[in-house]
Amino acid sequence: MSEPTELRDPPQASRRRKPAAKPKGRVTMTDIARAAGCSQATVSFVLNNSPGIRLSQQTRERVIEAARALGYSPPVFSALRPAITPFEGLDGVIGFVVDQLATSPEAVVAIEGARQASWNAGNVLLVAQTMGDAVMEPRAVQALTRRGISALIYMTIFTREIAAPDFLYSLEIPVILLNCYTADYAFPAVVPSEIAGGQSATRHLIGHGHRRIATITGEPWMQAAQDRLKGYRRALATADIPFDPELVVEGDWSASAGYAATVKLLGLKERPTAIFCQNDRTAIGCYEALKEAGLHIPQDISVVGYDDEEIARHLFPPLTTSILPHLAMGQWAIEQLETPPTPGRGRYPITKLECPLVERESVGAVSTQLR
Amino acid sequence: MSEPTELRDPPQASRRRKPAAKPKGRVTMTDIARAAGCSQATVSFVLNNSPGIRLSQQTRERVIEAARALGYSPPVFSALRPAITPFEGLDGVIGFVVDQLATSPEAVVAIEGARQASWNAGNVLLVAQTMGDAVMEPRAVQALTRRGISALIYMTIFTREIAAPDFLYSLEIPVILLNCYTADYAFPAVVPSEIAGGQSATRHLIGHGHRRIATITGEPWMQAAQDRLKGYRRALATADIPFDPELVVEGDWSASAGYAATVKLLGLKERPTAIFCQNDRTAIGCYEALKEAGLHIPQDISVVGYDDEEIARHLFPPLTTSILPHLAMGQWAIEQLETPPTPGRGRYPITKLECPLVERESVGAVSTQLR
DNA sequence: CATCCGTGCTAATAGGTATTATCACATGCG
DNA sequence: CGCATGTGATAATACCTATTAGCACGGATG
Repeated sequence: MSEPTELRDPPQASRRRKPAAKPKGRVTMTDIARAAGCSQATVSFVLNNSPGIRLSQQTRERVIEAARALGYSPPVFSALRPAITPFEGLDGVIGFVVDQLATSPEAVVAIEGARQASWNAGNVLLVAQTMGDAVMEPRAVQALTRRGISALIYMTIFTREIAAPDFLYSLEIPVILLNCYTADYAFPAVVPSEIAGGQSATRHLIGHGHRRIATITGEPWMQAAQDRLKGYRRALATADIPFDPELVVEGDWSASAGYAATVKLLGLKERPTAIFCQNDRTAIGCYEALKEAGLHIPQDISVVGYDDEEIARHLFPPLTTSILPHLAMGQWAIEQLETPPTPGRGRYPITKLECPLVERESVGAVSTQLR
Repeated sequence: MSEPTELRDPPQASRRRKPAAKPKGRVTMTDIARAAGCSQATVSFVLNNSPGIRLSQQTRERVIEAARALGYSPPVFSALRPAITPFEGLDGVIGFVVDQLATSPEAVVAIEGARQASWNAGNVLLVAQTMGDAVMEPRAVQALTRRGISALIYMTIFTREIAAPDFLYSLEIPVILLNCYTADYAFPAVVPSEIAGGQSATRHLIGHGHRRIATITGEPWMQAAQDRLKGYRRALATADIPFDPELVVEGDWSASAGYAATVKLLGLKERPTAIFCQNDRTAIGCYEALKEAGLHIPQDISVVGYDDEEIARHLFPPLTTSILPHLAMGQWAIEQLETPPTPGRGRYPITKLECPLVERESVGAVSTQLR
């Protein structure tokens, strides 16, 4: 039994195991054990909650403490694997993290876009919610990254600039931002072109002969509200129509605010001939107020909305509105992954996708009215 | 250098490596190597696509072939971990698989319910879609199970009996069926109580004095349509109202079918005083036809819907309808995971959750009409 | 006082994967 | 022919984690 050892001796001469400290990247159970002053086995027991093992609460806590402090994570072998391995069933999994899923349909639409785009390549999409919770968000992301995903799409339900959580920067996979962006342009990002959307909605009204066009805004601190208003002003300026502050009423995206704002607008000595409601809910309230005032849409007054919510097509008359391009945004995000294999993480411009106007029957020519 | 060896000798005496065949459950790289006629190292190189390693295409293929044949999957340490570990970031991850996410809001609502219930325990929900695709479904499920989830919720968008995919049976984690069930009752399952829902909707109309109550069904092959109709008949029977086949018109869940069916009902020599539309879309068409006929809701005729879609509250008048309990179903599913730790996979009864009626303004007393 | 446990942990080891240092073997070259 | 050289694998080993078999020790017991 001793001869075989000899056989391997010459190669062993060149071996130099563990030259000194081993500042390896990963934190191992042994590290935790050292920090907690116990054995690796104990660490294993604690972290796995192994049944039938009795440990003092004290020790458990010390281990967990140390594990947290050192940032232990269990080994995952596939973390860095490319999206498509030659191995069926190990295909790429793309993580999709969103703050809220249920509050509005946009998230689902974006996911659907991403799914469609992923489908061809055989990639699977895993969706996690963070609820904007500072505790749960890292957990949700870790639940994905630890399990080995090949890319991460990070979406917010409201369009806005975000301070990207630190962990986004330390991921070693491509990250795409959807409906949000960071100030440092560190990630590819895509958002709706709200300015262009507000502009084309307004231009649509101008094209129908309207000159006195009111708008009911959303909550002014929201990016979308600011941009849609900006687009409104831009369209007016382009058509050489002077901006009249009286025609801008602040709403809060709600139907009741839309109602109130419309009542206010109708009280003006010179009434608008068209109202650009900056979202569809506002338009619902607006419809209500107009009907109460005995005005007919679109004969007496025209209305456009924004967002193309399900209800827009069921209003009477069906509402002309702008489609949020979340489907396209989801597709775009996946396409980004397919084209360049993460080109040295430089600065990425923010991509904006158009909000196409869908014409229904709430806009009429101004001809029938006094011009 | 030789003394230390001595130090370890006594324990070594007790070593008996690989006593014989080791039919362990998992397929290891060594198994693949044996099958492919190469070394474990080569297998590792191939499966990891290690850069800087040159291997013949032939060998690569042989390895992949063998790996597929044996059903290799990379090691995952957390696969059997309990839902709640003491370790932040290692918390339980619950998989939620649904065939379709975007087509209707129910899936999102159920996910929301599951999320709420998971949240307290700090569990993360990962959602995957299958699109009912026989190829993608296993992949989607594997994307979850391979990565170590502590439970799986399997949902279908339509309530129905399913032939559970084989892989559901071979999972070693709890599986809950949501909005579907298997004939063998192998998994805990929860569905809406559509019969009770149809019954209480009808009873609601009866309670308002209606005796001549029509119903417009959904597509008759769907379980939900059959059950809602069953509930309708049961309510009539309970109130000793004879069932009149003339008052049952087949629809297909669509508004246009609702419109056509209503027209047909209005053509009856003895008109119904109330219509139970078996979903809200049908009710939309129904409203349309009634208004065209000059009838007022609820003065002249009452209408109830089903599903409580968003639009129901925006109709005029707002529609009385039944709420699908998907939120509760999602919560229920999670609660099942928390209570019994998989009690020996026996036969589970199908749990049915109530569809509560939400009363709005589309139902009136029959008093004003000829009785 | 010796014994006998339960308790709380650890040593040792089994069983996996990743990686490094070679190695056998054609193949071309002088 | 003798030798470098590139190619396609492998052996041996480094490093992980999980698990089994005890070990030390304090307190109850006889």
